[in-house]
Amino acid sequence: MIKEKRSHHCGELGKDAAGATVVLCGWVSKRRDHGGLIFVDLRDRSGVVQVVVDPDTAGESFKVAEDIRSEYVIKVAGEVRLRDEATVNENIATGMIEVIAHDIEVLNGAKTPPFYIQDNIETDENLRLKYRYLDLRRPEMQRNLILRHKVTKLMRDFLDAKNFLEIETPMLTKSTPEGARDYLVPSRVNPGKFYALPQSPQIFKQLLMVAGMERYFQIARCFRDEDLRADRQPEFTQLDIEMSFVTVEEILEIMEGLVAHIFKGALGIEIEHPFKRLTWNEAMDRYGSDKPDLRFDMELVNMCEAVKGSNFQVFNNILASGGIVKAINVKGYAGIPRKELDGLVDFVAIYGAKGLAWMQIQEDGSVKSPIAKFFEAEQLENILQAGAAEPGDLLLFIADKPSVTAQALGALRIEMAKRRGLIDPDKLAFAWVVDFPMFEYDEEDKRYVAMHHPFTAPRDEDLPLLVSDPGKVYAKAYDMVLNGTEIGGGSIRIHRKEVQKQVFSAIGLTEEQALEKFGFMMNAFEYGAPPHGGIAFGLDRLIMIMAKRDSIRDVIAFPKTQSAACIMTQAPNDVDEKQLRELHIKTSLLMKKEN
RNA sequence: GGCCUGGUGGUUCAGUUGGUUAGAAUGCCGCCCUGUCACGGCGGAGGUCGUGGGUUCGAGUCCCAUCCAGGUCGCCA
Repeated sequence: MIKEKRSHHCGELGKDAAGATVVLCGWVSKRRDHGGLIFVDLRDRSGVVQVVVDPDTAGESFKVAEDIRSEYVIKVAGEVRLRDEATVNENIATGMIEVIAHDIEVLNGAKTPPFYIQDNIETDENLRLKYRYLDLRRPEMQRNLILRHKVTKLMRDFLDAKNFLEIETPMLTKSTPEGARDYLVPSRVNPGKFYALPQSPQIFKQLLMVAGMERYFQIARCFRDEDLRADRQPEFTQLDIEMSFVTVEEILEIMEGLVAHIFKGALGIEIEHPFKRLTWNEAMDRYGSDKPDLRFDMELVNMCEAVKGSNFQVFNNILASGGIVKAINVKGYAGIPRKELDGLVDFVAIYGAKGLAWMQIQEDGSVKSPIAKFFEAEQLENILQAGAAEPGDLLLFIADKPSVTAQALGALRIEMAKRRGLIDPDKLAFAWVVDFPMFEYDEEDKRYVAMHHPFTAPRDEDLPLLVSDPGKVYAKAYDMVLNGTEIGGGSIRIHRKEVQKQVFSAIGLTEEQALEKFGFMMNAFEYGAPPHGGIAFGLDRLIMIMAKRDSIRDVIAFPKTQSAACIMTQAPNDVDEKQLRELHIKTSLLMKKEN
């Protein structure tokens, strides 16, 4: 047994440690047994160091080293030695030194792990999640969680320095089925009643403003019972912020400072700000998205004028029925294979586009296109000019109702940029999208719904329209966008009861319903609610981008699968009937069993 | 809920128009090896082909159903 305490971490040993006596603890990353000499790569959170086990110096411990295997937990006492020039390993940070073992103690054995504990493994994610504690032992996963820690620390430091208070809000709260589905929690002491887990601390943070806290933040867990995606988990974390007596400008400015502070502190990257600002209308018009990826151009071009009056009935009919024709210019890709073009038709169909038209501009300037014959020479010229198309370019057209055109062509823009290698993975393109519409019309429910949430303040100049024409009202809402991902969103909130009532009414809530759901909030507005506004950042998404990962699962310690399950713990699971009885719950599955 | 991709030794994959004993790499186990760091050499073990049906003389391969994982559309105030 080694009596001395752990003295160093593996990865921190450098040249200056040469000659030092050290005690290390960690996991066996690799053992190379040469018969009379054994090398052990010892790994802890800080990194890896080579331990040399020589019978001359290790004595009895040589036998111990012969039996250790991958992922055994061991303690090593020994001496740090500079390596001979010939045996330096350039590939690891501690490669210029090694530890000559004097004593080795096995703290715990380990079964052979189901996958390699190293970076860049190609293993089924199912398996990684089942053995998440092993997956998290891999250096890249440790780096991701360390980065996450650093970022939240930087957030706290920055906000603390700006006089924000970190305040916790309840996890057991009130269900307000507007927006996403709630996770419900049955109440044992209130039979038949349920709490909801918060979709966000929205209402509480506003009440904290009424309470005079002035500046609040929280790194808050949020829950939404909706289908999952690569960037969506049923529980996720947001940096939630709210401030009193602020304008949109002030909020955007402080948040730019926050983001710059984080990138500088965690990655050493200087972020230029203020960020580019686009109105929602502009973003939709130029990029077909409210979260445009500005790392490349390929903007959407409105072709309505240029194609007007042609013999192409498809375009004419769409224009006549209120639709629009737009195009993107994929520079230098006139040579696209026919098969790929056909594939693009299927691609845009996913977004509801009924078709895709194209023009390949040949090197001699002529246009190769199935629809070219419907246009006069002059019209063709106008189209090419509108699209700034030169020989070698490819124009892709979508004609549909405005929403479908934007969505399909916006998605196509990103897809073509990926295929053409136009996206610089090292670039960070920040932007604000501002002036969102207040409402969007829900065709299914035949009513307006809040685009952001119903506590968002309308622009002052649009207040008169709130009752008469809600569809034309714009909001004091803003999203922070990074590389085509919405990483944060917020708004100035309503702080007057009358305006709040009008918004509830616009989204079809009766006065009774509004009172029942949000009465406590409207009451609060009557007791001196200050003007306020705020924002929430999706922490997982932000870290994902900073860590250059494609899925937020890689920056969450214990994420859930696409079916919202935890493979490791087997949650969600069946519960005892006794538990259900105590909660006054009878499931339909249980009732089936009884019948 | 829809569409797409995948599921074959521990792991990553290959597997022909359906046809002998389902292969490879790596890992694992044993023996040998004192300067390796993807150590090397020799030998060995290891497979309900996701699950359940069906077609067939015969199914990893074809059909149906179903489960799991991933991507995506809808959904996500």
